[in-house]
Amino acid sequence: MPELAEVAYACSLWNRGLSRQIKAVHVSPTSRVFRDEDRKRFSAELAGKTLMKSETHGKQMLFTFSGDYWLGLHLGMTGSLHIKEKSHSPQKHDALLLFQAKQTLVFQDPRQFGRLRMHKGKHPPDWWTEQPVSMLSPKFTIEIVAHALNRHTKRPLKALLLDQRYFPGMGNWMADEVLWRANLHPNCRSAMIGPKEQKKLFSQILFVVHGAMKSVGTKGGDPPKKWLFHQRWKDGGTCPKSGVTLIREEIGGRTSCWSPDLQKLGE
DNA sequence: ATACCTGTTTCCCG
DNA sequence: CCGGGAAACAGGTA
Repeated sequence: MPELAEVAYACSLWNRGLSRQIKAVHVSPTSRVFRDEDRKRFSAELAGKTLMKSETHGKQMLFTFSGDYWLGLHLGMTGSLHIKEKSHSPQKHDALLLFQAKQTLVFQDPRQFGRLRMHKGKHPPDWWTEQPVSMLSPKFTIEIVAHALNRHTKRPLKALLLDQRYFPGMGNWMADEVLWRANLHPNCRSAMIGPKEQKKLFSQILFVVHGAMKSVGTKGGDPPKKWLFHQRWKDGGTCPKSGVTLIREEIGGRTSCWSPDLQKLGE
């Protein structure tokens, strides 16, 4: 269930393994999550190291190990992290198992859209340090939103919000939640947006991102009750504000959900 | 059996 | 070279 806040929560699940040594490593011989990496590196280089630190940036995770080793992890669509007993035996979709003295850190991913990377060096890898400004950072300003809008005037807002170069960590449900709160139609183009809507879009991004972190990000589970989140998956879901039946349709390549009376497409 | 899916990458088009 | 959109990736679930 991987968007910004869910990724943060998933990452924290491995924190029980912090300051503990990796006794042994199991690597799936077939899972696609290793992509172009040499999967032998993961077992050869992580065995014997200690997990020192975990952090997230958008949907990306970085785990720091002793000896200047770094593990990058992306959950893709169906990836998840778990803690299992120390004698956990590899299951069908287990991509990476890190065995510790008292427990096993598990990364599983049935659809294998996730991704693992290894890095060795004194400093974090480029693919980590060169990420766009986090939406949780004070440096994430309305100028970033304005820049994205100005640069992609013909893209539906929904597709733009999902662009990780500007909004790292934004996923399908968060984008719908933001647009619903900003009263903007997902198929609206940025060319049609004035400064007032821009401001609204920016402030609702902050609201949703921080609200999601406070709920989902720290406790897991679902966002607050009145959020669109709880209505957007089912046919016949209703708008939490107005009560009308929500519309679901593919926009920007993804199923989108919006309230037809609150989010109008201006002519 | 069919359709659908909280994501990214690649390919193709204008 | 670009911006934008569709397809591909793969398997579980309803």
